[in-house]
Amino acid sequence: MTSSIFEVLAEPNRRRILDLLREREHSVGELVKETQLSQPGVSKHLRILREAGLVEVRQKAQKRVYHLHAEPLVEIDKWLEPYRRFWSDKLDALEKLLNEENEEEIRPLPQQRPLKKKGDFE
Amino acid sequence: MTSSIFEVLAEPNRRRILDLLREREHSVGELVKETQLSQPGVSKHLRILREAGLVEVRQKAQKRVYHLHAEPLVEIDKWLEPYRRFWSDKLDALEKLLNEENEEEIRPLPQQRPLKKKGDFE
DNA sequence: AGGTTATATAACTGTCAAGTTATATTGATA
DNA sequence: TATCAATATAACTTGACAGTTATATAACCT
Repeated sequence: MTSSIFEVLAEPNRRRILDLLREREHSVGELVKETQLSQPGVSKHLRILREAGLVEVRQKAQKRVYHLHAEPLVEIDKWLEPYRRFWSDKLDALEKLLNEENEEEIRPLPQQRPLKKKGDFE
Repeated sequence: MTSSIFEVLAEPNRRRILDLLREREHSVGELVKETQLSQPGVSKHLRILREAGLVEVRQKAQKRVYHLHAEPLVEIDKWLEPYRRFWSDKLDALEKLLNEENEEEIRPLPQQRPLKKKGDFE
C-alpha cells in the first residue's frame, strides 16, 4: 500500500511532478496540463506522493494546491552516503587493489554464447 | 529493457545486493546465501545491475565474482541536488512564505468522506 | 436550489516485473 | 571423457501498478 521512497521515485511522472513543484506550487489542473496524464492519473500519483510525505495540499476555493515537502528525500541521501567514497575513479582503483589482494588466478571473461531457444533448430 | 537507475534501485533485493557488494565482492553463490532468492533470481537481478553499470564481473574458476561499480549512482546524487535547499525546516518555512505571498483566502482542508463503493447500500 | 468547476475515488484493463522451475553452458576434476 | 559445480538464460505464472473511463464529492456562483 504505502511504498518505499525508492519505489515512489521510480515512476517518471512522479519525478516530473516533484520537479514542477520544486519551482512553485501547482493545482491539480495545472499539473494535468504539464503532464501527459489524465486528471485521475495525476490525482493517483499525487496520492502516492502524499502518502510518502513528499507533497502537501492546501485548499483554495475549489482547487487543491500541492506543494513540495522534500524532507523524505533525506532518506535517499542517507542511503547514498556510504557509496560516495566509491565515486572517484582513483578511489575505485584503490578499492579494486584491496579486493584483489586475496585473489588467485584471474582469467579473461569469455563471451557466452546464447542458449538454445524454443524456436531454434540446427 | 534497460531500466532507469531509479527503477533499478526501487527493488529491495537489488539494494541489498549493492549493500553486500559495498563491503566486499561476492560470487553469485554467496549472494544466493545472503538473500532469500533462488540462484536464477539472483542472476536476474545481477543482470539488471550489470546493465545499469552498477556491478562488474570477473571470472574465477567456475565462479563469477561480482563487485560494485558505484559511479552511476552519481545520477541520483545529481537529481537530488536541487532539492537539498528544501531540506532544512527553516528554509521550508521561508519557501512557504514566498509562495503564499501571491495567495488569497486560505481555508482549512475538510476531511473528505469516502465515495460510495460497489457493495454499499443505504 | 441548480449548474459549473475542480478533484478524488472506484472499477476495470493491460502491461510488466519478479519470482519460479527446468535446462543449457562452461570450467574443473576424476 | 564423464561427472560435478557454478551460473546464465528460457519459459512460465502471478501480482502489482499505471493508465483509463465513469462517477461521487465538494466548493463556488447565479
